[in-house]
Amino acid sequence: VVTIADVARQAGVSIATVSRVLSPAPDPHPVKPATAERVRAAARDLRFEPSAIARGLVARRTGMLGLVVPDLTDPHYPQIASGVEQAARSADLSVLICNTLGDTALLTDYVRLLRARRVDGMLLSGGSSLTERDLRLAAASGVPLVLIGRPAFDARLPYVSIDNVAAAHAATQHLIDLGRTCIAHLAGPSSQTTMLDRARGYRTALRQRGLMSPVVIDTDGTPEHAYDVLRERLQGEPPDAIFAATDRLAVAALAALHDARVRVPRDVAVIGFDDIPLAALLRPALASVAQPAVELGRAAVHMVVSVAEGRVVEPVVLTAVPVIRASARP
Amino acid sequence: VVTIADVARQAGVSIATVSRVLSPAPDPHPVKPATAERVRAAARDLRFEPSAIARGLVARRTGMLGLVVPDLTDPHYPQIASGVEQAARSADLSVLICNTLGDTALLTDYVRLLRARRVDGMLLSGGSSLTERDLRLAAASGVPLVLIGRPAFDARLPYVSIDNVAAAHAATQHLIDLGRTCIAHLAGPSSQTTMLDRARGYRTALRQRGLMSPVVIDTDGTPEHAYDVLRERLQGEPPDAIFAATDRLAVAALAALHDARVRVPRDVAVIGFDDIPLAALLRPALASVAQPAVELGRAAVHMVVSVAEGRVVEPVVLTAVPVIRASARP
DNA sequence: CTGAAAGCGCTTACAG
DNA sequence: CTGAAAGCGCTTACAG
Repeated sequence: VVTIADVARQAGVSIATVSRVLSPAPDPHPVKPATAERVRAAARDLRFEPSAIARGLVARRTGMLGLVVPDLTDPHYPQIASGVEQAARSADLSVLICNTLGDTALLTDYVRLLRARRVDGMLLSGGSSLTERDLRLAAASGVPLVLIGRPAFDARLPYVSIDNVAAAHAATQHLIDLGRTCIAHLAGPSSQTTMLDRARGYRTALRQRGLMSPVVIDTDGTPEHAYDVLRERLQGEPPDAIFAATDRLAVAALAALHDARVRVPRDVAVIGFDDIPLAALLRPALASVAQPAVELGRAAVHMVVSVAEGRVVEPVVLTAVPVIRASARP
Repeated sequence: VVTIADVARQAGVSIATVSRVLSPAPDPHPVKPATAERVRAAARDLRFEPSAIARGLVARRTGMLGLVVPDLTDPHYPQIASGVEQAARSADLSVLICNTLGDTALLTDYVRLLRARRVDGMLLSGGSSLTERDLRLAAASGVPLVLIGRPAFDARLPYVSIDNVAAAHAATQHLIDLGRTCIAHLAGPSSQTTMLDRARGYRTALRQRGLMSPVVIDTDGTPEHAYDVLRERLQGEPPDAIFAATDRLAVAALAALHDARVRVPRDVAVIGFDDIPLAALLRPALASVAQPAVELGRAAVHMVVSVAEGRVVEPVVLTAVPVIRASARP
């Protein structure tokens, strides 16, 4: 590959001059226009592309961010990743993707890796399923860290999240407003704060109403498990509404209800969470709480950049709103 | 951050010795065990992590791969990304993700970026929607390049793909075997070879049968458009089977059929392509052609590494098989 | 077995 | 305005 020395030679100048012409320094160093033009011509000629890694070495910043996701095939994370990627691009940052597959050992490896690669920051999504030890380890790496989704512990880590309690409350409230009297919550694993928050919002909404007692159906978060649990449950008296903690669970619920010959929304209204791209295409179309994925990504990127610059940042909490579709209409 | 010099100082040796102890050279340089131990202790003490970027500078390889995807929120690409990431990790490579959103200008930017970052290779997925010019541009960057999915042109670029023609043929054949006599193809945009290949497999299967004439329903690839087109179509006499070029189109088809009060699979059998994670959870469960995403990723990574090492590689074509579920059962 | 030195490809004071 | 030189953090011949 062609280096700055090649360009310097061809333009008949020193490498310092080449650097000055080609590098957009904040305080632009004066260069004679004619010289600059010669340099630019040579660079163009040689198809010279300055090495970002050599630059990174001297600048002590790489312009790279590490994004840790548990599972890219869970439709929620591509939404996040998409938002992060978009925000990163407009901030001239690149995103290194790390798929932990829920494996703590992999997380450890990735944290080490990102540290070795000297990324400017680390974005940890799905962090609510991690143990406190995992989070401490990630934080102890010294790499600027921002969590996407509320942390499980008060680890004093900056995070960006939606208000899961409020959003779950709103979703449940909608079912109440529909006149439903037995509203169940299809819950995700209680090891995740996100899921606990959603369950809490659900409970709070019911309590304020004072009429019905909460019916929480626990799952491990996978649609398969949710389907089985729900099928079992539907042997008895079904609820007349279900608030699912994620759309994956909601889709499983729609399947279970369908297979049990229970009609949605007539017999049971259903609302999910995440508003995955396919939600609107399901039949009945799935009502769901939409997370502002792009906003989350943007906020996370800005925050981690701030942290990297040594500033103290406050957590950011965005609001998520229910999108009502056929599955939760009168 | 702590550097090799810090470790050397603390261990009372030169940085060369530290490097020899800590760097897994293929031809291990002899170091006195006691010295090595001192170095290791110092490194541990200081929590030293060698800079991958400094290493990269001297090794002239970064251990990074660029993965270009058109759209992460299309469920197909996370499957690919997942496979690539997994394969990359076992090869000790990191993946830089680039989301082009179907924008050629962004592609150009990303190619430049990946070149500047001196990635060891570039994986281009969704390339069948690119113009010949786009591909040439990417190839001309000089970065080792492998396409995921068959290229639109004979650009002599290595690629890994499934056999779309054969897979589409198999899917169509299944519908024929079901005894369906009017099988339509819900096609993706003809600007993508992938889509053309699937249409071709469909046509071939019908032709071999000799009975029915092909019915191709064109779409721009988005489920929204597919839904509209199909609703329109369903005003008239519906086909009795639909082979959709992607699962997103198939999901749109299920919705359109549902809304037109056409029953699946009784009146119309449906089979899609990609086997997205949610396919099995739809009702009726969506039959679909499953792509070996992990294998595709693995093959792509191995190939691009070979290319980077200067070897000539042959294209790899994997087979994809239909997974039959309720939507395409008798 | 160990170290001094050159070099990977850049940027940026420091002189001129 | 331009260049020689130091330095970013490593690895690796080259001497000893």
